Amino acid sequence: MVIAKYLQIAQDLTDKIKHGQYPAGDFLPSEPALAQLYSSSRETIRKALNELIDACLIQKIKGKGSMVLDINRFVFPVSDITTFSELNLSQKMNATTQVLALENRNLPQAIAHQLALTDPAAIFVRRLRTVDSEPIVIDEDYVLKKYVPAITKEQAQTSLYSYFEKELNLEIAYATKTITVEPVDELIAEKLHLQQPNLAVFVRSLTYLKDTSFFQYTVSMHRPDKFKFVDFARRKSAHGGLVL
Amino acid sequence: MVIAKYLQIAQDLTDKIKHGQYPAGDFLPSEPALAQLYSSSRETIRKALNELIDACLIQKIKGKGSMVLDINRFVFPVSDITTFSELNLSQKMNATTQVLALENRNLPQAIAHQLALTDPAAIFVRRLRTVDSEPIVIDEDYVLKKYVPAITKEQAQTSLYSYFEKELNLEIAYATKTITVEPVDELIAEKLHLQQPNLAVFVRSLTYLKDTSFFQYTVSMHRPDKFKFVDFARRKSAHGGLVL
DNA sequence: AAGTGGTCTAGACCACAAC
DNA sequence: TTGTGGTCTAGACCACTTA
Repeated sequence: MVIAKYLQIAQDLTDKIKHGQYPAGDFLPSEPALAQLYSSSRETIRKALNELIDACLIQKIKGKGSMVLDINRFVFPVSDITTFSELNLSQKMNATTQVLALENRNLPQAIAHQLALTDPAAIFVRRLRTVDSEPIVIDEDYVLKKYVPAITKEQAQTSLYSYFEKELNLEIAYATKTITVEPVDELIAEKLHLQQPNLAVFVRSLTYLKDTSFFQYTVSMHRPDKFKFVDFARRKSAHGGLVL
Repeated sequence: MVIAKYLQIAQDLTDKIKHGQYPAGDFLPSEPALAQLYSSSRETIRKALNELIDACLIQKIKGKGSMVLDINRFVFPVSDITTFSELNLSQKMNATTQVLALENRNLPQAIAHQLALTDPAAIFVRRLRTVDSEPIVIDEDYVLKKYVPAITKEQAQTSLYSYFEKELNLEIAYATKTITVEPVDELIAEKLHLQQPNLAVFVRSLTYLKDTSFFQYTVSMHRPDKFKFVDFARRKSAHGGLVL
């Protein structure tokens, strides 16, 4: 078994939803019906449906069924960890990447200290992203040398993540992100063609691997007039749910 | 059975993690051990652990166990649908709410049209939120009269959501949010004490009930220097995972 | 009453990690 | 080899919705 059955079922249902076989507003077949259809147990079907719930494709209603949600509402999937190249693909934008810097540089002290890192040695990459020849965002990545000894300019130009995951077999598990609005220095302002007082939207990420070790720190500086973040949130039940 | 067993187990484990019984970096007891401890099946334990994963409290590592994550990294839980009052509680901020407007007003045409609503009648509430006597954010809510016939000033001053959920028994399921940076008019700028060219961070939300019916539209305008959004994201596997 | 999703069980086999 | 989490099954009972 290369890939789990419930994931295959989830993928198949996802495809059918995307191709309009199950239109928005309709209900999927019932769980027992799906179990028979896919020759599986109902619990396996339920695991597959949980994937669709996580992907915001369906909403379950007790006693009624699983309703297909309106896919058009979800244009910009960012609650996930998404990279510029992935977005480029899914949004079919006319985008380019220019590598402004690629060098050895330690993690910023504050970050290294907060994470209690023993070895702050990292590779620093600064990239300018443009869409339709308009500068949109500057990314600054610090990647720990412990995990990634070297990065070529070609890799930086395409997708760092596909290099990390496909070639180095690093398994990225989760990340924390913060979004703030802050002033930038003139060099950045010029690269981004900022006219207004030099405010940019800062997205800072700390990325971790599956074994929970810290791996990468990223700062993205977005042009405020081009920035858009779309999120999909499910409310945890107030009584029984978990409270952080 | 008032509340599901797996949720009780999840709550118990969560409490124990918060009280340091399972410190960050340690591993929880194995799934068979937990099953015996809680007199349940292993699948039920796994459902409980999935809750902890969703709450970013643990990370599982195959062949090793469930590692407790560092809770201090997750200060501001916003990937959830969180309201100002809830945040106020959890963050222990010294906050106040001033109701600037409370009246009948239809949903903005564009929204009503996009959602194909038959009845755009709504209650409009504009509120100014301050923390430590500094204006932070102005919220504008449109609540469909179909679901909420009336709102008192007292309810607007405390928490609309607790009124909706506890008194009206409305079950809120999910919401879409967008975050952008946009200019504001002078009235808003003045209320927020904006000095710079009048830019604010706009957070727009569409909120839906459990039966997937649209319920509420909210626009929050934040002072850029006071705005901070923190997100926690898990990466979907590239090969087997679902792609939006 | 019939059909739906929500929960729970007891057992099984697998892949991965550590010894 | 042993213990861990990952997956899957077949059946059961419950609560909710609709007729």
